[in-house]
Amino acid sequence: MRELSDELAAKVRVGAVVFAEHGYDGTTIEMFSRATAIPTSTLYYNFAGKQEILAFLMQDWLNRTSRVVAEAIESSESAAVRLAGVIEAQLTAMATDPITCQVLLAELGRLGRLPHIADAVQEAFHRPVAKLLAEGVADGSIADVSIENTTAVIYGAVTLTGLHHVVASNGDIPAFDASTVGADVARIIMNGLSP
Amino acid sequence: MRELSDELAAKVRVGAVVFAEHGYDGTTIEMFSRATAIPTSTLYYNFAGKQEILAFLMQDWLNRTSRVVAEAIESSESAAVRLAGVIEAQLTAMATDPITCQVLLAELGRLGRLPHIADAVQEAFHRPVAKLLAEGVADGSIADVSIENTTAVIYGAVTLTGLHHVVASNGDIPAFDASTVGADVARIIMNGLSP
Amino acid sequence: MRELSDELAAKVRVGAVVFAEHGYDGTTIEMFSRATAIPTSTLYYNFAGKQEILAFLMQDWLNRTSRVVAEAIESSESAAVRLAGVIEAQLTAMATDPITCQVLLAELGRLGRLPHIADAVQEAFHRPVAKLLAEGVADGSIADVSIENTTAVIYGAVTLTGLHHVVASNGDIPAFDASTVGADVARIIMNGLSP
Amino acid sequence: MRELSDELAAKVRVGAVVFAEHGYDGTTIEMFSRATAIPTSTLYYNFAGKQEILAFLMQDWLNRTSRVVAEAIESSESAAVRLAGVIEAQLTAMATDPITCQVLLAELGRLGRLPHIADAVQEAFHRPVAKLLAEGVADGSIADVSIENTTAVIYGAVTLTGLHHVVASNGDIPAFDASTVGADVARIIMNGLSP
DNA sequence: CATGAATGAGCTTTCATTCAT
DNA sequence: CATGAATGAAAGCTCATTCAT
Repeated sequence: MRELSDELAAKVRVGAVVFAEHGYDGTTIEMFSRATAIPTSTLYYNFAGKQEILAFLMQDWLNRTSRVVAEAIESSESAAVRLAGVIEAQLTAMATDPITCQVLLAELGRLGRLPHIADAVQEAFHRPVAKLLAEGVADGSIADVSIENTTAVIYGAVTLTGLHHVVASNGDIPAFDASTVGADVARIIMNGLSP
Repeated sequence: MRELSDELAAKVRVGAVVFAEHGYDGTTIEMFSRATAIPTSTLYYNFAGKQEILAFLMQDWLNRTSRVVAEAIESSESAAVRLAGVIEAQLTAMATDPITCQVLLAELGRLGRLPHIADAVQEAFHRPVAKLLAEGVADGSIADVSIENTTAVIYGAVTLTGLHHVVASNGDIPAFDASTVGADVARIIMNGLSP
Repeated sequence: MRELSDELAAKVRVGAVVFAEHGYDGTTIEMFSRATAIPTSTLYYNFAGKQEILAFLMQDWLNRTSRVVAEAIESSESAAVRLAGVIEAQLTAMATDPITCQVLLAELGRLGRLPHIADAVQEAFHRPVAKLLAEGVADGSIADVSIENTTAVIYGAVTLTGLHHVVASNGDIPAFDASTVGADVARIIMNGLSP
Repeated sequence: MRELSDELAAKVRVGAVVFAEHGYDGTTIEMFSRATAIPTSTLYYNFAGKQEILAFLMQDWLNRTSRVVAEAIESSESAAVRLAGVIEAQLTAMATDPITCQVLLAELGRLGRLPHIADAVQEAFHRPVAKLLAEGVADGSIADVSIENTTAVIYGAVTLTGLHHVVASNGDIPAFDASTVGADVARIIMNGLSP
């Protein structure tokens, strides 16, 4: 993959919506070409293939998300408080770029097979949470739980709640109010449903 | 779609693994035909198209799941206790037929567009939970929360934790111990992570 | 081809309209089966194949037409007068069963390769005219012309004029008034367009 | 349909013979591809489908025919004389490109449903004749006849006589002597068969 | 550097026909 | 006899990708 000019990168990003609407396999290069006004051959001049276009779009978003999440993790608060921050940061990233995150979740199976994407997902979603859980157990702000299951629970809770709101939104950006939803999710995760 | 003979239905069910391994679009009818030993033309005689084969497989599993979940919901326990039962029932269904549930989650985007499948998903996953949440608020066993977000949180927590274990398992059946995992998930959902 | 029961023959004749609407290749056995309420396997029990069904329909009509034309030829009038009668008889056959004649003309290429159909067409259209032309030259009622070209001219004039009216008619039976049209055609053929 | 390069157009024209030999439905794209040495995908890159290939071939011939016929109509002779010229021009077009005209007549049913082809047929065959008939009635060189039936009669006489000779010829080009046949047809049309 | 034109490899789907019951 | 169920053999069409200009 060549280094993209800013202009081209911007045009390519417009194409995410095509993947969102038709799915990866349902999207033809020709469709993508029409939607972005980039000739197919120019796409192939800049990307190694269709999959790499998708990967670029996802990497792009995951990197941004990782950065925001990393910030949220770096305060001096208790791990529990920072976990709530991470959850909100992840939801904010989803609300801000709903199309890309929708594609990401729809194509997780395929993308998970690309090591650098799988890694970026870990970096943005799993590792920060796992790290905080360990720290929380240490600083006493979080109960002693199975890190494996808890990470999965939080990942599922955050992403599917986010996705639910993304799908419900009608193309608005941000797709939903991340602080409200984030607070709800964090409250359930931290306090549970018991009265 | 024609009424399938039991023999044919059994053969078709074998094909789920092909969808699991290659994804819907990556699966060719020819592949499916080879894996099930059903000639492609016989498949087309019985199903309206490739999509309908997938739909049959999913419907089949969702109906079974719904039934089990419906049982779990019908005790005289408090809503909170029954919610834990529902979670475990859903995870049991996943552990018991890991292949189908993997396909279902991978193709949710596509399947969600088929009304009868979308409905079956609602019936197996969302409605029972939403019902219990409402009852729990009424009987005082569950805190007063946003039904919408909470349903999404539980759906995400259950399915992605289940999926995590399904993917990790190596084709074993059951793919994981649903009662242990279910207990973990239910504990987090009910009590949260606070110590 | 088995001897058809009258009931079956009647049902089969109903199917001509399917060939008329979709053409031979565009008509599937399944379509024909639905239109006639004869199961496909019963069709194959009675006919050697799709082509034979078409052939039956055409033969059926051509035989009827031949008989009528043969009658028209057998008077004691001059050849010229009898030629006009033949033309009208042919047009009457077309007007009376417009659907079948439409199919016949549309599929002439294919049907011409079946010897018994080619022969039946000769019998109904070409031979009577050629015979009258020869007799007309002999009895002095017709000018001395090239039999080959004249037969072709009359065949074309009659069938395409008939077809024109058949297509224009909207399923009425008779599709057009054969005596008026026949008189017009015969007048041109006999007297030409010179004033 | 894309604008064809001259080279490609020439190659495509070679394929007409395949349609002539097997009929439209009997011709597979694969066959056509082999006969023309154009890969099927290149055919689909340039044409929207099989039907459009046929349409191109026919349009091509009809336009040439129209031009020649239009010339024949534009003299200062009487309408009757010009009518004979039109008939000969049409037969010349048939004799010169017997393959295409054979396909055209064999597939008239199908082609008649494509408006631009139906129109081109009108332009090459019907309208010039109808125009001359009207003028002939006006200038006194033609008897007062039904334009509708007479047009159909002439159309049938010309095309089926031409087709008769085309089929009889064995691939010679020209397929027959248009001036002799044309004279015969025109004589019958103008003077009739009365002695 | 960018692109219009071209294509190899395949895929879903169709359908005439068969045959056990 | 009549037929529901099954299938072998193909066909039309698509699409990611390449490359000469």
